[in-house]
Amino acid sequence: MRLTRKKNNDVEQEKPGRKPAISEQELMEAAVRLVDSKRSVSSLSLREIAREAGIAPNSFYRHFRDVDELAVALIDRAGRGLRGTIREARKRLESDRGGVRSSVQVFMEALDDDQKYLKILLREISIGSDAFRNAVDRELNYFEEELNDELLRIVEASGQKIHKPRLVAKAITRLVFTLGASAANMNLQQRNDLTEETVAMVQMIIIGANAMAKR
Amino acid sequence: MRLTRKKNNDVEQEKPGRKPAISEQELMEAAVRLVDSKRSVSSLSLREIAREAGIAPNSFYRHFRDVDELAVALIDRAGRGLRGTIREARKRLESDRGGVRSSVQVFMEALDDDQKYLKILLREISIGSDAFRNAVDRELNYFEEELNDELLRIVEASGQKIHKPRLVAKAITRLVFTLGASAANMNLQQRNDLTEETVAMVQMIIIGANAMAKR
DNA sequence: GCTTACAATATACAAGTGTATATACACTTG
DNA sequence: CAAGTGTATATACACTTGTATATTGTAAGC
Repeated sequence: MRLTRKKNNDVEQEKPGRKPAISEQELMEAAVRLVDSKRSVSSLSLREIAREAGIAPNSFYRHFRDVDELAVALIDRAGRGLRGTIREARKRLESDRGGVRSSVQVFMEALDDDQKYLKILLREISIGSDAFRNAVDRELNYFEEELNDELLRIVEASGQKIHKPRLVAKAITRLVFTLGASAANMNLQQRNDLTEETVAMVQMIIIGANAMAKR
Repeated sequence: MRLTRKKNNDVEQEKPGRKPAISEQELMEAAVRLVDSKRSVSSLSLREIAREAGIAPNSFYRHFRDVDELAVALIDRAGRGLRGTIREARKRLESDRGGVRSSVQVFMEALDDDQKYLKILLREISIGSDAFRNAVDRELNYFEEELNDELLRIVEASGQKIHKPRLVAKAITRLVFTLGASAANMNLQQRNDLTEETVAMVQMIIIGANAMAKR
């Protein structure tokens, strides 16, 4: 493959040959335009993207080897935007009171950013049809409810207190499922490590909720 | 559409017509066989599944309207298995010492279950090409590191302590991204609610990590 | 045993896909 | 200006896809 990615040196070597009619940037933007709530980047076809960008299908190859490579470039791009978001969130964290809240807000607001790269990055995490997503959600909720019941039971039995058990259940559920998803392709050693990490995280949440109840 | 889903009444009405050569069960199993680390259920084509199951493409319609409907059925099926897992995890949770650990273990071990439905459910949460997943992972790690630095800075400045800051950063990162992903399609009100929830969860983790450091 | 009802198949089609090949174009360099 | 070079396009091919239509096969009911 021969990517002709733009380097950031101002001195541009003048080369023979026709000037590119389109940049990688523009191709990526064309792809972004095609991504909506139903479609993921990786479900786009090379031809679709070329059509949207107004170039011939084969011209696509001048810029990316295939759609996956474009998708990766999109994520990199999203990352660049994300870094700005992080910087802002860090600033907010310093100003201590309500730091967490306004940091989280920065993140959520970034979803509406003009160039919706972050939104795309996140969408790739949970795609599929509506019906499909709903089915998954249903299972998560079921898990959450069970966990909530159990937390209440334990708390009552032990005479302890717990802050917002519903939220505790939700946090643990999301965490366990996300980490579980990444465990799917791991070997035994890695998975054991991850299990230990998960356990520690869950304990943090529970102990935290406990501490908050005592205030 | 006319699904002929099996109902669980033992009295089966004898009907005229040829006996089904294949069940929904078998079709689902064929789909499962085709799902590997690279492919998601919803990326399978109707013809592929029919081929794998050894039936004519059109026969697929006798069982499901389309691939998405089969995918949903798969998730439902995964949910049934998951309930068994939850029941087991709840039992472990009761036996107090090490309850969290062995509950999490139950969950992780369910990934290797013979019928790998849970694995499929989780895989749908994070699909895409290898390169793509790596790109997303890179961004998550970057976020995590930044957060870690910030935590250390704050802790040092305030003279407090914190338990396993690295893990705290990881937990918060995964949580914020997962919840952020689900925020992508929400209206303002819903998103504000979610933001509040996220803030509370993050605080639980931080306070928990703080409490654990004081022991 | 004939009709009826349903399941499964075969054939076919239009639409879309990725990409190989060949050719036209625009630009620099000698 | 001619040669050379990188870019873009047009055409074409083999393939896959979802599904419409028509046909065949099989079991039950009268």
